[in-house]
Amino acid sequence: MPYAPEHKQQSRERIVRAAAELFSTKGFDAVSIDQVMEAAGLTRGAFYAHFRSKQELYRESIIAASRHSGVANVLKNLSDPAQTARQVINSYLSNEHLALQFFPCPMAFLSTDIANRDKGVRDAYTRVFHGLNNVIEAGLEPVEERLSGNSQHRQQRALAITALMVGGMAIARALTDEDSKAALLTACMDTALGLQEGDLGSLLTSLREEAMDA
Amino acid sequence: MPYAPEHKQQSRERIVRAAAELFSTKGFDAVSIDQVMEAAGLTRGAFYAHFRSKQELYRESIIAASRHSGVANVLKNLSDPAQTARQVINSYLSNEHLALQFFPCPMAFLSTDIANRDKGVRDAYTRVFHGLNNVIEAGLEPVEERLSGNSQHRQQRALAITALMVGGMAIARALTDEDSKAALLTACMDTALGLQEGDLGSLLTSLREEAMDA
DNA sequence: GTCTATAAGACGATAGAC
DNA sequence: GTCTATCGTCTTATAGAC
Repeated sequence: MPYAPEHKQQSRERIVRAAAELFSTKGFDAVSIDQVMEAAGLTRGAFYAHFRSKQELYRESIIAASRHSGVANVLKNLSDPAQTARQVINSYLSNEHLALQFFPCPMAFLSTDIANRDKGVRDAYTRVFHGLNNVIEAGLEPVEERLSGNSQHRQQRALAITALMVGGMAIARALTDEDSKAALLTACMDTALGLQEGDLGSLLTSLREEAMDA
Repeated sequence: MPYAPEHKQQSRERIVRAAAELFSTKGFDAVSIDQVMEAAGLTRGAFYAHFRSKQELYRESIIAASRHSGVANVLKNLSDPAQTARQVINSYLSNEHLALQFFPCPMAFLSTDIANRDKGVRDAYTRVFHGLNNVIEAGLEPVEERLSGNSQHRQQRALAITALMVGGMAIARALTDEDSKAALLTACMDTALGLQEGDLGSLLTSLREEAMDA
């Protein structure tokens, strides 16, 4: 028996890691099994001892990419939820993330790539989405209960922030105009941080009414 | 001379229209030249009498798709800029757009598909982006000059709204959970409309200060 | 200008040696 | 478990008839 029992799993992990890196930046179609296996230090033939199809690998890669991403790294440095959310927003919409060659967030880099694939792939994407959104929702600053503190508003704020992060980064990556990229990322970051702090439409309306009463 | 002089251009327009429709929903790689030409009522061989490459067609298709999209239709019904912007936000983040088989907005449906392509394609995408963003910016409700009326804030509001629309729709299309899709679209719509009305973080802060002074 | 035919290559997946 | 070799298919792009 020339192979140690854990050898196969090590190979598998190298394949998934290489795939996560390649798929995250290039997308599904632009990466061949050849390229993945070469990056993992193996040859094409060995692929099918680990996965039944390319899509099966893609599915696992999306989860793996999210675990290797900058968001995951922020979570490792334990701090209070609000501080964590601010850090996630800041690093997500940064120029560093925009230029990232290794393990950018698959949410922003693959969103439209996923829409037309099989349910397994889209389920994986959905899981990553909820993971990111939960971090944001847990880190919302509380606002005065009487104004907007109900849970529906919290959910809405979190979803809007997540969409701002993913949308801002996804668009910025496609633009050719450097000034527009920078302005877009800044605008999304400021707005997302404002929502995290609790600057809501309803809050504003309430304050307006207060001001008018006064 | 068996072909009328405008015959070639008519064929070309049919090709671009078919390509815009197919590319918008399926992306670049999933659509072959065969499919485009068949949809245009021609055969593969004729393609190269009109375009030098598939990417050249893609470039034109992005522009064409934006002209055929729902946003373009809203603009045709002339109304005041603010009302137009509200209509664009509402229809963009609707379930109808999510399910659209014909001419959805390429901004949301192709964003990650474009990031790794040649400059010509990305330039076309950048143009469409500015087109959409300009409609939003022109339709921002004015807010009191002393609070937040400077042009930088207007620009930021518009960019955030555009990112919310594109990001919300791009993510929603990839999700498998119907409830999450609906909640996401609603949250993005409400937040985008709030920004359009002028609910800004700085506005809030200013009002807070006013309230404290009073 | 459009057609059919085909070149030239890449890809996903399988078979069989070691 | 991993290798080399190969099958079958699909693709972009070109050549030449009409």
